[in-house]
Amino acid sequence: MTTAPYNPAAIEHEAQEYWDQHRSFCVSEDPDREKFYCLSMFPYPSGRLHMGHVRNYTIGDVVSRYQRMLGKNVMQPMGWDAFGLPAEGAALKHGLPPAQWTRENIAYMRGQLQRLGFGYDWDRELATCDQDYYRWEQWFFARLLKKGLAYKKSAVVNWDPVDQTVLANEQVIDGKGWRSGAVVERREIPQWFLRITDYADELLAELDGLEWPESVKIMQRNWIGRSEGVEVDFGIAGSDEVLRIYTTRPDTLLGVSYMAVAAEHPLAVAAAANNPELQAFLTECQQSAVAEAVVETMDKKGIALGVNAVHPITGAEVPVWVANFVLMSYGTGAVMAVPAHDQRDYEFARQYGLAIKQVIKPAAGDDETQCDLASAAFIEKGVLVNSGKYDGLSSAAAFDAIANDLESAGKGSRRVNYRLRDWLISRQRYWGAPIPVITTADGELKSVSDSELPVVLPEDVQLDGSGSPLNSMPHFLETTDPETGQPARRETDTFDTFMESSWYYARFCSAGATDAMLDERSDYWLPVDLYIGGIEHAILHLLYARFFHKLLRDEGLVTSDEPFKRLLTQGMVLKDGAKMSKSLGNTVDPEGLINDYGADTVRLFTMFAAPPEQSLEWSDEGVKGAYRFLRRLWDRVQEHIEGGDVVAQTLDSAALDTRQKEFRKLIHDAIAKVSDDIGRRYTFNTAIAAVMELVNAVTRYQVRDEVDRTIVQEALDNIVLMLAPITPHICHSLWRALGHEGSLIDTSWPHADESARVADSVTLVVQVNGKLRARIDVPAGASKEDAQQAALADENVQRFIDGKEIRKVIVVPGKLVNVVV
RNA sequence: GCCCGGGUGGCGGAAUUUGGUAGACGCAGCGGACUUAAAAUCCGCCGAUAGAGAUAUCGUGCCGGUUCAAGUCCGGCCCCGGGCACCA
Repeated sequence: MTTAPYNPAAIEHEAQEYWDQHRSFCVSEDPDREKFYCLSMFPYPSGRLHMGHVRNYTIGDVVSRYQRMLGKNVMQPMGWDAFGLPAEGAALKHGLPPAQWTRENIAYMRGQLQRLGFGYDWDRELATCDQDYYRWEQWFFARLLKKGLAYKKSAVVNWDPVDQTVLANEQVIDGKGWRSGAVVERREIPQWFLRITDYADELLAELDGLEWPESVKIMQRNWIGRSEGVEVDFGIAGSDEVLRIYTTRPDTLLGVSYMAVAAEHPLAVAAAANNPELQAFLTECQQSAVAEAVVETMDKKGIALGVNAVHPITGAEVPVWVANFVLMSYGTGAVMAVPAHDQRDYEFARQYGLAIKQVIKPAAGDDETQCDLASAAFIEKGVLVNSGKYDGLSSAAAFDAIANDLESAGKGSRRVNYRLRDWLISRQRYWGAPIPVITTADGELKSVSDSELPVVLPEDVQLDGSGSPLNSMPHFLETTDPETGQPARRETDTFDTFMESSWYYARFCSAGATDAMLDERSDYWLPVDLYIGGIEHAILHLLYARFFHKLLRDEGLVTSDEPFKRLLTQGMVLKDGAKMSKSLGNTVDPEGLINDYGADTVRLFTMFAAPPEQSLEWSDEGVKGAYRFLRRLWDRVQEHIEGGDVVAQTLDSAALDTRQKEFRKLIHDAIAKVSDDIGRRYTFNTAIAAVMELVNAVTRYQVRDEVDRTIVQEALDNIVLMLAPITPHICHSLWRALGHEGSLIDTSWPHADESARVADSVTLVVQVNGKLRARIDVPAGASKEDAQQAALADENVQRFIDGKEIRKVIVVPGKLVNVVV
């Protein structure tokens, strides 16, 4: 038995050694036990863990260990999102190949995770830059290509002429490349896409069944952006061509006073052929920035094409304009303009002196003052006017009437449109998974056959900062077409790294499978029961992964529809009110804290400082407080065991005195609360607060006899069990110290003894006119009448009701009495 | 502009489910015990105002409402954080 002071370094090492030797976290499929797959978003191996990682992974570990104590078969894996841009930057800076830099970082960060004591099944570890991983992504891509779900087409992208690569929108700052500083060009380059839009409806519909934060679901709904409208064919005067537009407001069709098309629209391009002024305008539009925030503030500009469109219903002619606000990539790249009922059309019409014709008025009963076309468009729905036979119809009725008429006249059809675009998955980057395609001598694209996979990314490279080195590596580039034996050339683009992170959760389940991407083991574990990660992935990663899961399902590789049943998005870690970041210089290094206080203190503080979904304000003093608490707990246990072994005895609850019963009630109330907080609410901060209260109660409790010692033992045993998921190392040690033979990791979560929670008497709050005036103790089962009587008898209550008429008395049994006078 | 969150002590935060004791727990601070001293530890105080105290009045961003009772529900505003951003 030890009386040593709390020494985190020693006990943490010992506990980790124990779990390691007993392979405590290595799991396999067991159909007889309920499974629980707990996953935290895997990290990019940037070099060192930051506090955001610690928070994320502690949450996952707490839930995993708790679920394990409930008897579930818990799988918690860890891996590395290892491809990506930063490795190329670091490689340039340090003169190391990206592969080497990445693998060294992985080794270091793995050690950091291990020191934090996370219960990962390291046998399942994977890095996305491993051939064994990305070969299956290549294999799967070939299936998608065959199905037409992957395709190549030209797309306008941000091109950095110095770095010779495509840039993501986020990498373009003030129109310049983030690294080269060169003015970014808009270039049309052939790119690879996945047809995520084919799944738009399903991605939207299945959000409803997910146990995700409502805010994330809303963000995804908005991103997918489904709208119901009508495609309408306008005629072109003096031609038999048509101008097809998309509108969500066919009820305003009779208010059209001009048309607007995108700069890339064929009609604009044709009209510009012999019109230099128009040509100049189109060029200007095409060169203007793609950055979104700029677009909003941009002036609405346009120029008339000198072409008229013919209205499908009235036959009237309206001018066609090209306008810089019309997007070629949405709808048909052309819109009908109804200035009276669309604010953007209104502003454009005002600027260029185009007609504004009202066709909607506020419905009867609505506020008519909101419709003032002298100052703004009236964009609400209402009742049709100036629309011939449609006059008097509501907007909704007119939608149907006009859509029906257009359909039967062959001049339009109902159509659903999405804001969502197909996913551009190719990058002109070196450090990524090669896209497994070859181009044959006669220009045909062929996917690399399964037997030739993987297409291995050469790792022994020195980067010089000018584009992908793959372009200058003949042994990579040059290949032969296996069908013809003719020379062929490899695709040098690599996959967007979001591809790898879209299916890693599934591969963890089939870890090590050598002859399949996924095997039947994945069906046992999937879907992920709880997925934990940052809110910044609310759209991209979480939408791509959902999409990929459906692709896997449709290929027969998984049977579920959705990958992540429940999602917990953890908040940011802040210091001095700002997000911790290198650029602000306000970071806290987890490793230093582990050295100073131990992993348990770091884990405890991050769980205690705030509920997981909220941002967490870092406090060095708070960390010390967490450390003090653990030391206090350690001391309580030492004091207790110095009193010698507790003679095992069953407590005869009838023989306990009031003080003992009240203390036992505290123990079992705490168990009930902590179980609910960790298991259902995920409010670890309040769970810890409840345990702290119980420790304080142990401190105050005077031990007078062996019965008291038995109760204190019960309290300490339960405190250790309840803290085990959060601070597993100290608990591992204390569990032994408290005299238990087995190891804590294999011990079950405690059950609250309901009989111990029944109180003999309860304290009622007494209010007079809703104001607190007294507290009274009444027997637990007291009737309403008795409670009322006792309340009215109270001295202070008497003062407030004296001389007044009692109008009503409300009694909430076990809680309060309110006297209304 | 549109869509989400959120405003509670000096600070982080609690008050869950179904409206029922506002400020749990911790940090910081103050006072005391122990100590030659410091650290550590232990005990006490800790929203504002008045009072020696018991206690009273006010108090959860602002204004109004519902209710015996509102941090919690309803209506209107203000401020902060995040997301989307010409989507026809």
